[in-house]
Amino acid sequence: MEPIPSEETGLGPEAVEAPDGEVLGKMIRDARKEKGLTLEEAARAAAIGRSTLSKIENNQTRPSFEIIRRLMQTLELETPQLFVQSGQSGVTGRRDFTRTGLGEHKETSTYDHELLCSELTSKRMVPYISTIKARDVTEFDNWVRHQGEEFMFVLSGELILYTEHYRPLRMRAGDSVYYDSGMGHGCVSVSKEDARVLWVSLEV
Amino acid sequence: MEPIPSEETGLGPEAVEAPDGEVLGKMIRDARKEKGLTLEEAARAAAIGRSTLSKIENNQTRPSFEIIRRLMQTLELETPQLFVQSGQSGVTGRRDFTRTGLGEHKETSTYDHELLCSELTSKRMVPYISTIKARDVTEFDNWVRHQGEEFMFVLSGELILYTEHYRPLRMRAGDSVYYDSGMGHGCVSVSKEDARVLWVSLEV
DNA sequence: ACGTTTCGTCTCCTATAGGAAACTTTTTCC
DNA sequence: GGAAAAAGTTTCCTATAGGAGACGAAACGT
Repeated sequence: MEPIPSEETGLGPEAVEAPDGEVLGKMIRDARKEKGLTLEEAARAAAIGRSTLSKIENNQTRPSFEIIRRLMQTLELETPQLFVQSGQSGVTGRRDFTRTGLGEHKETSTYDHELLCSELTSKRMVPYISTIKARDVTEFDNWVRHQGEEFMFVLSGELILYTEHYRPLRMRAGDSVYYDSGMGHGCVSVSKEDARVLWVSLEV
Repeated sequence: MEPIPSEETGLGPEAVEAPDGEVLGKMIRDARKEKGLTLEEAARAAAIGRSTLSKIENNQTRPSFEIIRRLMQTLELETPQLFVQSGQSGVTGRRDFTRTGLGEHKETSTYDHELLCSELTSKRMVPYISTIKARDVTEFDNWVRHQGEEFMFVLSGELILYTEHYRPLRMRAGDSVYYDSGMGHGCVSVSKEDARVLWVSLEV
């Protein structure tokens, strides 16, 4: 635990991005150990050579994306886990007392995510606010899915939450849902304005 | 818990996983176009060769993870966008899909808690809204403390969050904090009105 | 139409990723 | 403790990733 340098900021910048070689290697090794696999077993499962895996874990190579992809599948390391990592600033210690507004901001065509904390490695939950852009489309073709649980709270606007196993749910400011995020889900704003949603996500 | 009758979606199952080369290339090209960048510009920004980028987009190579990583940053293609892609089904899992408003209500002299889900056994996180009553007292003597992590988001009002290891933090609507709830903590409303706070708590 | 520029592809070469197997280290079991 | 087995590392070689620049193809202006 570490004191807040200043009420304002004090917390270094940090991005949600893919890890560099060193971090990547550690993560993969950890994930493999976690599953109790040997190099041999893991490599075989991922259809790669065990020497390759060794090198990756020890950061002695610059693996191809494809190789990493296979490892991710094998080790069930998925997106958030693998990619939600502090990028720069050797932020070592845990800093579990962070204030909002420092988070990364990233945008897709439909969503606009703002992370509500500055460092994720020491945290088990991931809080963020999404702005769901108002669209005409009510079409839906791209489920979001990630192992774990998720809590969602509508801050403003009005939207429809589509899920794989339940009927669409219309939600307004103040409404909330809790669901298994392994189930496909996704939102569409149905008001003129964009909808703002607070999510807290928990990896399995 | 209100199990909502499932409805046929007709949409294929899909998992969160890294895209294969072909999809990857398309995504990258789309992202680049989206930003209105030429190969030259994008490649330079990502510090890679433009021929390399061309090959990646056309799936004529098996790029290294590092290269993809740089492109992700440059094109602001991050996790969700890049990795949410079709794959196999992850059928399993609980279907805890509950809507708010069913929760219980409990009141103390300072707080007034409303649980945001109706059933807790199948959930690892506990979401609830607290109304923190406006008081004159700014004094603080008994910390709240419970093993785990906690996320807090101020919905309205203004308050001061006292913690054992950090200096008091003044918070307004829209502010949030994430902290180790094993550390003593507690809130005091400092506005005339009551403050409303959304908490998501995770037991260890 | 013709040069000129600008964007994307292709060619070529070098550095290196990835795998097989040799080698080393660690663990297990007498 | 020592032999055998298992886990991990390093070596070595080949296929190829990645970049520089050549080439091609549109999109300008004159």
